[in-house]
Amino acid sequence: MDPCLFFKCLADHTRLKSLLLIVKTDEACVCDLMAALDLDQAKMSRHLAQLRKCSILIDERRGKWVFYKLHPELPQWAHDIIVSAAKHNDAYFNSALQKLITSQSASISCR
Amino acid sequence: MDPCLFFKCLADHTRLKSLLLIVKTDEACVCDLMAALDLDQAKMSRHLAQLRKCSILIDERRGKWVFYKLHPELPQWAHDIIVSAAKHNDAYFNSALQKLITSQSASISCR
DNA sequence: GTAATATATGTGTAATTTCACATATATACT
DNA sequence: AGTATATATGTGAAATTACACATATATTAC
Repeated sequence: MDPCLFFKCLADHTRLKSLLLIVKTDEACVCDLMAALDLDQAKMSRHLAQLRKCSILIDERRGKWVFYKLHPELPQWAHDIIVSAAKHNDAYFNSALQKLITSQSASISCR
Repeated sequence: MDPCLFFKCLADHTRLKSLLLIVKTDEACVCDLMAALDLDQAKMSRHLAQLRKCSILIDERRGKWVFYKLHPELPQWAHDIIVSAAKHNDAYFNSALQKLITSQSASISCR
């Protein structure tokens, strides 16, 4: 994992927030992330694809839905950085996190 | 400190390596960094200016030279991320670090 | 098979970032 | 004051990245 490439992946609001949301909730499907971040489908998918190509996330299809979670072989240092960023930047993504949790539990968007 | 802005600063080879070098050596002057990273003066100065504007580094002039070090009020989480990146990516910047140490101690470039 | 839903990607354009070269500023030395 | 050294920045061009819209694919339901 090239560290510069890794940081490039975190250097965008959509990707960074997606990562922080996913690390907080373990996994999330595309439609719930779209709802939480208020993004159109193509934009959401494009950024998730980039994180997947860089081996930061893995995807797993379950029926119609695709769920993303942290790559199990993400280097520890990279994992720790994402966790630490999530832990200390609550205000940055808390409102999106609330929307995500609501969406996930209340079956608003996809389930 | 906006986390996305912070990661943007790390998302470039010149800036990332400069930060890793500075965190390893406490401080460095522009000319030693130029030598270590084999960069022209304008490019080096431009990237350091960006890190300064984002309050990741501070500069201190001593005579003809300007030394850069980590900003003393850098948030702890941000500081830890830089330290951790330095600790676990030796191969990424070790050759530059050797050049920097040589340059700093052997007075090759500026002193 | 057809329709509907969820997700991915091709492609041209717009926005952003980086670079190169020139020039400016600050300090030291004589 | 004049010159040399170290660093910073203005500016236009080149490269990269993000976006929007259209279209493609996968799965499910009928």
